Amino acid sequence: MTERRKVAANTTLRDVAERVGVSVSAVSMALQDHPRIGDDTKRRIREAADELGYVTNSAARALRASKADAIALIVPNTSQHVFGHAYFMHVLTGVTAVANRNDAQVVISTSPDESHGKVAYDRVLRSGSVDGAIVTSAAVTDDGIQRLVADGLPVVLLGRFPYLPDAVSVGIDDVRASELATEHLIQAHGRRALVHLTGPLDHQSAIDRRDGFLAAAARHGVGTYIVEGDFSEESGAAAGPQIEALGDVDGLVAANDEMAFGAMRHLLGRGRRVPEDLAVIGFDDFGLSRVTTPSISTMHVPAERMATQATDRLFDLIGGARVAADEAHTVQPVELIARQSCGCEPMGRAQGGDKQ
Amino acid sequence: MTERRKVAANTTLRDVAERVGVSVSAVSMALQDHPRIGDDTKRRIREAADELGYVTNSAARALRASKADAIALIVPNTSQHVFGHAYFMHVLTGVTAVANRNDAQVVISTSPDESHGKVAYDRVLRSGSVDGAIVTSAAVTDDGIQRLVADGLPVVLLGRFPYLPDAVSVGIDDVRASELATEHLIQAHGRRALVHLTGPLDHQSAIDRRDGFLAAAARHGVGTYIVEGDFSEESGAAAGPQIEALGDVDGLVAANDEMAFGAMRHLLGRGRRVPEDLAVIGFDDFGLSRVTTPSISTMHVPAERMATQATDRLFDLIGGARVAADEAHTVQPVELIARQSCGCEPMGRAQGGDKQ
DNA sequence: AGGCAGTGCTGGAACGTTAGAGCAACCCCA
DNA sequence: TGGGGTTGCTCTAACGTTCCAGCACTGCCT
Repeated sequence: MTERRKVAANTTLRDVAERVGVSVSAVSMALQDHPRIGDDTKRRIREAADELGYVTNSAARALRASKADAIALIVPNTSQHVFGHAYFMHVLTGVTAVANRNDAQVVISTSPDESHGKVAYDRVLRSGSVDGAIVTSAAVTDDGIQRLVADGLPVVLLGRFPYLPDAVSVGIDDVRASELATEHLIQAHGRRALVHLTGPLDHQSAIDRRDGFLAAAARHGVGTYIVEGDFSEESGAAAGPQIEALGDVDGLVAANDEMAFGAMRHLLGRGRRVPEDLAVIGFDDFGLSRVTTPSISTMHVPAERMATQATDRLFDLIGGARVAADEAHTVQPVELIARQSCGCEPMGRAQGGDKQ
Repeated sequence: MTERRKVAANTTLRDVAERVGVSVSAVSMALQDHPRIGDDTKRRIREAADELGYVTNSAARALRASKADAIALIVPNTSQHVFGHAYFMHVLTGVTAVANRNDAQVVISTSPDESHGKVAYDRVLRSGSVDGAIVTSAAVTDDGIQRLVADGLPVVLLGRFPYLPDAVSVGIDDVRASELATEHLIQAHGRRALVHLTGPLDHQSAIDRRDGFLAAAARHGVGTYIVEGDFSEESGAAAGPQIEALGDVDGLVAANDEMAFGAMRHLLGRGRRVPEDLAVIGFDDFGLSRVTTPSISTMHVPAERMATQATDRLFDLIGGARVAADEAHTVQPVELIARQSCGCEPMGRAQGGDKQ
């Protein structure tokens, strides 16, 4: 009568069993729809469970079945940097969608600091609180992941990790994508002197995008300059004066949209015209590039689809699937989104009607 | 010798105990730095644990201690809608920061669909896989939360929930903030005929922002129009023609930045000048409003700080703190960010130098 | 009549951890 | 010399679940 006064001690299998008058095992089996339990008993058990508001204690289940029904989304970098990036939102959307479909929880695992970071995801995975992990934005030099993979834990990487050939990964071909962006400025817009604004060069994607730029420029015999940035809008703005100093450049290939925006905003403020004086193309298409004026042409990175596929593969791994060596790495296609900053789309009033 | 061949069966307390030659309990106590274990034994145990790569099995610990060392971040709406919003990123940043500080994991809990949603967070909380929850963006009509709160489970709400007076919540004063925005257009810019673009009116914040707009307008005797939107950029664009038809309006107060942007982009495309013909002010300041041209004046909502405080309060609750009735609700201050769309900041080139 | 295959349940052990009770051994002071 | 306190461990019983082995009972075939 005076039940659930404060923090209603959770109802367990035993409570249900007593109510129905069967054993605990019978209740457990009934709730799993085991064939060896009679239909009538099952019905009575399910009714009682509903009435008492029974919910399986996930810790006990995890302990017994050594299955947590949860996956981790691991972000080794500091949360400031990555969450600030719209990339993460797309990834999270993809991961949760697939996790939901598999009735699994998603645990977000960030490392407070770089040094403690190594041990952070190590602990999560080995503590048995998750069945596997998606690892995103890992620093190039991280060896902890290698160990996890070598120990046979289900791990899928998001991005390209040439130094981890055995790990399952889902990424894009950054080199080829950067070539396409560069060639677009050269071939579609006739630009002959290009500057590339790089990301931090300890990130594989930054390296690859630079290499793609250089390869395409070399192939077509156009002039090249390199300015180093760090993927932030500020670093793009900071690169502005350096680009101004390069009198003859007529095209900018930025390693992401934020830097493109930072540089563009600076140069527009100094009276340079985009795209007339300087054609600009960015990279990522995570939202920013669509809403600026001029809108920024870019290489669309299908982050959500990458996350979806990575998570699908993770559940395959958890399910016990073995991956052939030549199937370890999946590459998603990228797409050139031509907007105003390269000159493909006219400036001015007519942009109201475009659809997604 | 042939250890850890495949999925190295995780090392347990027992493995460490056998290695050192003590009992399992001794190892458990040593790792918790219990005073009744000798210093030398502790040292030997810790060394062995390190060597064997021992990590506490969190399921077993959770089962035994009925403490999961994890909190849930619950997003009842469909993931599409909410993750698409930069709001969530700020919230996640705040929540993970505090969770890290408390050595707790963060579980993201989204409901695949609206109907199934109710049971979703109910299950998460009652299954014992988390110690408490932050609930964000809950629909106004949700009664499941009421039950959780009534059952004494640690729950903190993000936003204002006037129909849940007992629940602990952290929010802003949307009415007052909307009044401030509206008064800014009236007093600082002399606007006399205002249109308000609302959010979905089953959300408390949308209701409050509309009410604040109406109150301020009435107080200053300016004309008002209401156009209903749903917080999306598309609904802002769709409201564009309706606003055009309202010939005499000279100010737009949008319930968020995305709608302000949608409407503004449409109207700019039709030859209307912002801010000259129409002063625009938005709401949120989650990123978009800073990067558009013209940049959008807005009410800054300190989402990350709200999340930080909510999570702090959650851990207080988990720690057993009782909350006095008059301390249940915390209100964070909002701030007017005056940019170009209302006329405060000049248009054109000079915006390169602004800092965060 | 005996065996034998189902059917429908019960009993009990195990998962890895924690914590309270218990117990030797020691030291100190009366 | 013996009682009382401290130190440093061990033993054991949980926590709630799952699952295998067992067991009684029915029905059927030979």
